[in-house]
Amino acid sequence: MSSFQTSPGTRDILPPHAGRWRAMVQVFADGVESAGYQNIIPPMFEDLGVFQRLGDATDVVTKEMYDFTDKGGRHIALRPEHTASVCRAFAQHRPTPPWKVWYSGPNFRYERPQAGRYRQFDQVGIEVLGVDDSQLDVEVIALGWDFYKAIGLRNVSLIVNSLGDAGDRGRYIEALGAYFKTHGATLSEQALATLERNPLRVLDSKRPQDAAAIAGAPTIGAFLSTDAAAHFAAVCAGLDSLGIPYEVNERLVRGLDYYQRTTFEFVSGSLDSAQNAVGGGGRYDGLVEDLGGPATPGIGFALGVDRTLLACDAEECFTFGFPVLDVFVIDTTGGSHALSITHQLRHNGFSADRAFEARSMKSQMKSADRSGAQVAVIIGETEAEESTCTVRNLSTSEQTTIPLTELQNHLTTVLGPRQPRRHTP
RNA sequence: GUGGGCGUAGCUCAGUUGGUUAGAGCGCUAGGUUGUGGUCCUAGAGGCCGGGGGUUCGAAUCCCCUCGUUCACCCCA
Repeated sequence: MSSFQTSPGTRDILPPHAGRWRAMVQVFADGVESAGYQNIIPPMFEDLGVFQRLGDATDVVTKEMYDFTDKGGRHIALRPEHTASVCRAFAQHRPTPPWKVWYSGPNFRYERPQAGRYRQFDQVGIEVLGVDDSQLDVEVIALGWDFYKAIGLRNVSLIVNSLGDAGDRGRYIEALGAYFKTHGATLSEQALATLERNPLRVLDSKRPQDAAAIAGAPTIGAFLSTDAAAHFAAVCAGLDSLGIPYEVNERLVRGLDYYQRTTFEFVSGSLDSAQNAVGGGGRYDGLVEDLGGPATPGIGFALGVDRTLLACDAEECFTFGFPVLDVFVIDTTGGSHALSITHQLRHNGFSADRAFEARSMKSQMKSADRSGAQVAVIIGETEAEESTCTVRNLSTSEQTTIPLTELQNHLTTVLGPRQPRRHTP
């Protein structure tokens, strides 16, 4: 047992898992960049105030913020999500709308760790600022949907809802509060406490005790303004036209208070745990203004990388092979030949590795086997004296001895051509 | 923040009503094979039995505290 280990809710992503992780982010990046989104890398911490705009009735703000005072006396918080930072960046730099960006990186929330829930967790996501068109809502949802398809997940369902405009939302919350106050007798203590802070959130309760009261609660649909209802209908029609299956759930409220109009969530049916939402998002038309920018509509989503990988484990998809190495160089004469040959091979575009510490032939062969290399290049006493090398195919065990000067050509024949490595893009 | 489960080798786990020097499999290293991997055989390395305190002649084992971990509530990705 070592003296130090990772802090609660954090972990090391070790190889080979980290390679799979990076591959998943790459699939996401390829998908959204082909739709015109460009990468943004906001800082991992900001002034606490940036995140307080997420709503003071959200737990993310009131009890999960990873905040501290820095040496300059600033009240700083590690970001709990990316959306607020992206909106702050928009308000600060005023890029020309529409601004379509994507991101990937860690977020921090001080919570008790649980299945699929960490204090440092990674998300990938997109945000679009400056466009009010319902067709954009469809595009955004479709890009999330396509990502899950691209990595091979089959058991993901899409849930959509509309929370209406700010006014609709306010009237609905009022009606909801009034309803729960008259039906409060059956509600749990926790739900009653939630009711005080934000009646919407009561709909999220998973306690069986609350189910009856929630089932009878008024739904948002009747409170939508004509505009909001038309917007939502257009979004649903757009999804239909693209053949993306979805389910309208008027109980879907989501946790951040800034959402208006379209909201959606991707739920994995393959995750047994309580945390089965692998992604979610929606419109947040007032957020940029709250952060001191011009009134700007916005929409986006964030997908949990950790949870998505858990879902992939459950569905046995997006597995990965060992990284394949072209050549493993074995040198039983002390290692200097391995040093120069691997150097040369790498410069010519072959991937190559070797063993160190002058191990035995047998030991080096084992390392070659474990490395996944396709061929072993062997330099023993005989080869060293004759300036030759033995090339062994590690899957067929066939081997031939050739002059060292022929090595590049031989490998090109056996493995195919490689591009010499360049140092500039 | 609240509640339940679990902490023994790098990993997965045995360890009887408390009883001598704490085990297995996998992995790792070396040898069997004086230049050749994936199978097989042999050997070796590797443990403050999470930490602290207590009960006892004696604790991995029983009790208390603590830390970690895990699941759930809460909430969320």
